[in-house]
Amino acid sequence: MAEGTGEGGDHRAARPVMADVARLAGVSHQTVSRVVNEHPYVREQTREAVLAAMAELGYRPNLTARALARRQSDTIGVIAFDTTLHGPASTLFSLEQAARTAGYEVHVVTVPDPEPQAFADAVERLVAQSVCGVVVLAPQQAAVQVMVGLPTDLPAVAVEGGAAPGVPSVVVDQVEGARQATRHLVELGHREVAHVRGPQDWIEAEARVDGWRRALADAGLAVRDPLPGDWSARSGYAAGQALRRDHPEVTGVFVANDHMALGLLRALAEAGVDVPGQVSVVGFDDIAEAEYLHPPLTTVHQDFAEVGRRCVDVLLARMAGGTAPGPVVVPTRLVVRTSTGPARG
Amino acid sequence: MAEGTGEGGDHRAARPVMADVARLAGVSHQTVSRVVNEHPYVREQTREAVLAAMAELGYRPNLTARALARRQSDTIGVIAFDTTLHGPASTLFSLEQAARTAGYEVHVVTVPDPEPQAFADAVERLVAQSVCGVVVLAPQQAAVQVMVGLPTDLPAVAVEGGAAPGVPSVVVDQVEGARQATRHLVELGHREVAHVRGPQDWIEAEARVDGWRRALADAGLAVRDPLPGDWSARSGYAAGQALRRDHPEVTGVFVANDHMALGLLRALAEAGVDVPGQVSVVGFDDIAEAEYLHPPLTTVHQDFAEVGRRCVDVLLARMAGGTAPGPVVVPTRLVVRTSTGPARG
DNA sequence: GGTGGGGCTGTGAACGCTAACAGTGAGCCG
DNA sequence: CGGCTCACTGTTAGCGTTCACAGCCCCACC
Repeated sequence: MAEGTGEGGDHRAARPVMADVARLAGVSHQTVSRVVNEHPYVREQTREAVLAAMAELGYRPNLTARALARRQSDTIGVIAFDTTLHGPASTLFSLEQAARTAGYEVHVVTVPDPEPQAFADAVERLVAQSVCGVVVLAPQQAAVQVMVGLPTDLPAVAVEGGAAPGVPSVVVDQVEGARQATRHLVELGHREVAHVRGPQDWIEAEARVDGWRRALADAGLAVRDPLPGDWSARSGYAAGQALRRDHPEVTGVFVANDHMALGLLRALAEAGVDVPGQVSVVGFDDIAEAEYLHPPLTTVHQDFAEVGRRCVDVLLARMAGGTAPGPVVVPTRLVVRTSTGPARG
Repeated sequence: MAEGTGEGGDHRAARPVMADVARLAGVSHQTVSRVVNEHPYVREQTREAVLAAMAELGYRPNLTARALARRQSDTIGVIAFDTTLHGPASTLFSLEQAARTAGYEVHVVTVPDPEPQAFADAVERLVAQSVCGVVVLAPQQAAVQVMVGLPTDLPAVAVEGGAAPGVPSVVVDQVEGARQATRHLVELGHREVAHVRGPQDWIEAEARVDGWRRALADAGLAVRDPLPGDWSARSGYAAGQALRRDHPEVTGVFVANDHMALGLLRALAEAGVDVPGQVSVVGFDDIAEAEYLHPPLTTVHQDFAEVGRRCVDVLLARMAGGTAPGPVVVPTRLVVRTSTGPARG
């Protein structure tokens, strides 16, 4: 009876649903569901009939209906701040790929201002979408408060930010990276090593300051106040000018990211300062352009692709009921190019 | 019979649903729905009672259920290629903000390889999510084929790519931008103007080649073969070396993006070529760092934020049933800095 | 040859919402 | 004063899945 009825209209532009497949295969919709979800207890012969029917109709399950019935979608929510920045953009990119490979969709919500309220709204929106987990890709202090306020039954993972109690995290080892960079300068003989830091409420900026301080302390060197910066080349340029004007004794600079280093390099060049002859410069990030700056920039490489992948790993483990392991730490790697050289004297 | 049963447990950690609000407010769930959706024909007094009940329970509508009932979610799907690149990242960022302001969520699917099949899969996944519209943010030729194969009832808009028949598009005026850049060089007296192009199958790369050609033709100058590039600083560096080696007569170079220009600048510096003294260089994109390159780069500014916003505008108009207007063209703006100067002679 | 238990399948009822339709009063007109 | 409209509200039936619960059949077992 399946042949003539039902589709009588002949104008089937609409997507076929489970019931259509069931009718064609001569089984119940539930059996189709079982085949789709790879439940055991489906006879091989039946399975093939259903598969054939699905193929013939071009059936694709309606994920919305599935999400409603399951009360959960196979979607990972991501709360991010500025996805234009190198780190977040790269992380997000690899995270999305890893998530898809694991069978999940990714839903990104960007937060224009790093205010707790804005983050809370973002969480609400993701929850309303029935996401099965959340990745908070917001590197500010403000984001940490949100993590603790997260629904406890919602698996979450913090990235590139501070770890909230009970929330697993994936981070690049900022402190160690900053130490590597600073130690490199110290080992080249630099005694006056300045730092151009990132914005105040960024956790990573703080960690890099910390690593720089520790490396100097380890070497018994004086720690000066870091110069302010906001990640932009412009602020690095300003820092470079300030450095020449106010701290001519400095021969080594650890800059908290490559873009600022780029600006600083420019300011030094304008001031007629030779790099690395008079001043050595180390950056952080290892952006693709670092190798082609003037001079090629010594910097600390961050493996954002790895961060994105580990994120998904951790979240999936959490969703499977695993307890939060200690923070997953992705190591950094110092890439020595020619913006650093031995201190004169 | 509804009062005693059901919630007896007292342990309501679960999210309240429409029926809970209805019960508390003493109305039917449908009235709650009307209030949520701002239908007319709800008495002000009733409205307030419902609103109060919603606030008390902390009710938030389940978007999945809504999507299922409406057979459409308030979600815009975005198919993108490499969201790490400056253009796509910036566009995506502003697009997301604009979409949220308009009450829409954004669902991004990145496509690792620019193959038609991969694009088609991405479309399938978005359709399975019942997205209400699709933005194709893929600048390759391969993406165009996908546009034509899109379900006709699914509003779509192409960005930064080629326009498929019937699909509205938002584009930056690449040809005009390239002309501005090239004309600028010509007006400075350069007669031998080279071009470092972007990858072969990128529509924008082709358009920039085109603009460069036209400007040269307009000026009655010879058109040489463009040098190959892949957007990366590395390829720009290689192009710079090739230029010195094979085309020493060239005094003006229009490079298809700023990152390649950065590499090219580096190659010229290494070869002892003064910019702009001996060679003038113009880039494209106006990345934040352009102003701080060595020397500050003359380039063509693209307003990606505007592109993202217009995208949402066009898609919303399309969803409202509007016909596709001609392509929305966002103008470029030449930003003259110091990497360009008068030709000697 | 009843009985029990797997393998396999079907039936209803959710999931939380919207759409369509059917009321219900009040006000107005002829 | 019957009937009409208009403002407002409730009832019912989906949307396309999954879940819980039966069933059925067949084979092994006593």
